[in-house]
Amino acid sequence: MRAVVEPPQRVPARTVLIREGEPLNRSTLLSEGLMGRFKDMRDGERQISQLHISGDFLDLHSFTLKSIDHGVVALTDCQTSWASHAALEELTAEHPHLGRLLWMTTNLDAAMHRAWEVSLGRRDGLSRTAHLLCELHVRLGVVGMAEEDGYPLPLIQVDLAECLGLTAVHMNRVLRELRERRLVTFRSGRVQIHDLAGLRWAAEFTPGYLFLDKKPR
Amino acid sequence: MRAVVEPPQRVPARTVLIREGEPLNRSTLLSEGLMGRFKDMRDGERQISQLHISGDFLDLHSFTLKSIDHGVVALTDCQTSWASHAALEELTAEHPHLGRLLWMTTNLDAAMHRAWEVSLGRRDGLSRTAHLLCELHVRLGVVGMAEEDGYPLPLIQVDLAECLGLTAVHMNRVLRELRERRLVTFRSGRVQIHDLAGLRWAAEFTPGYLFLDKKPR
DNA sequence: CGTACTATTGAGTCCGTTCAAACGGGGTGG
DNA sequence: CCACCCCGTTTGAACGGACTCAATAGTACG
Repeated sequence: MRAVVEPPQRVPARTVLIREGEPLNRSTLLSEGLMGRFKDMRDGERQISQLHISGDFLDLHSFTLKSIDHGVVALTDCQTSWASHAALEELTAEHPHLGRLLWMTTNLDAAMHRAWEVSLGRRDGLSRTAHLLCELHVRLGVVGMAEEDGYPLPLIQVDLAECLGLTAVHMNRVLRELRERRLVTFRSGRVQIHDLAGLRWAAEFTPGYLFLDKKPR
Repeated sequence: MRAVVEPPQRVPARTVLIREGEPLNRSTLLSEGLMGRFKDMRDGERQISQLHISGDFLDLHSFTLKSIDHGVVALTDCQTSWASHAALEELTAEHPHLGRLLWMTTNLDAAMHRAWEVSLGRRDGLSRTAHLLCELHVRLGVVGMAEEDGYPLPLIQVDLAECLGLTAVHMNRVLRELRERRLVTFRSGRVQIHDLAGLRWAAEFTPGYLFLDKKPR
């Protein structure tokens, strides 16, 4: 893999890295920071459909689709490297197993999308927020960026609201309730988990959809 | 492809074909009927995260993930055939281009998931319903199962509600309003489009995410 | 020390839910 | 052939979660 990846580049927070509809002949690997895939609505509202953390391929699906149906924005200062589709094509031709591994990571993306759909469709604000915080706890844990009782999360409440299909105002009230119920506190860029079992119960969270046993690390 | 696919089988309506967590060593192709991927909640509510139509691979992602994080249910009488993962592995090894094509179809699934997330997160019931009906219009059109002004859709209102994160009661009211606004009528298993442009406007629908120019048909 | 975000809180409104009941059509058994 | 029943649809009324609008605190930074 290393052979096909170009040197890393810095991306300042709040930069839109990729715009909707843009044709792409390369895929980008996120090595540091948080990014989000989003779509903006007519009325100015934004829905983030996925959060990416260190180690994620941002737009590997463009390897087969050659363009992208949504924007990608850096939510914090980030570091990225890219690999051209041509290089990936060579690489996967030579190492079919690696190709399936990359394919798998895009399938993991889809699994997370499905979990978010369930949240957005059937959970209320509290449970939905709890679910996202549980997911990030596990995902960041896999890459050594979370402890048992919490993790850094340098986002603002608006970012979370845009992930969760809520308004910023309501996001604030939900976070207050999670705090008051002594489940979890999100404050100054950190998630502090008070009661992991309780949080997971409230979220109806089961990590099966993250396929942890198969995560290539 | 034909060489690796086993003979078709009938699946009666309302059968759960695959249960959550089930290990899989084969993938299923849907040749007739409508199926849905779903997750059931503690309280008995169900969220359908994707609808599948004729020609879709139901669980191609299990080729790389080897199990499945959600159930699959037949919403109508269906016909399916399956291909073992071993056979697919051989096939894609021999024809790398075909492998990328299959990879692409899973990426299309993810793109549809993202579009649904946007709907569930940021559109109200009316617009969300309109969006689903637009999506199906296009997708069924690609396989020759829709006309300009409508298409058969043998679902009940509860099914739509489960796709859209609504209750059956509210689904009914939304459908009434779509009818009264002379946008679209869903009745006795058929979607009749009165005003396609108006419907798409209400849904804020753009078919870009379906990558029609790349659809392998 | 101002300026611009970000977070927080209150009051009123609305979309969607819950609970409940009635309606309609198609199948089935007497 | 009709009575009945089941399933799906439709409608009403009351409730509640989330939104809108608006104002006030913090907080970071130049």
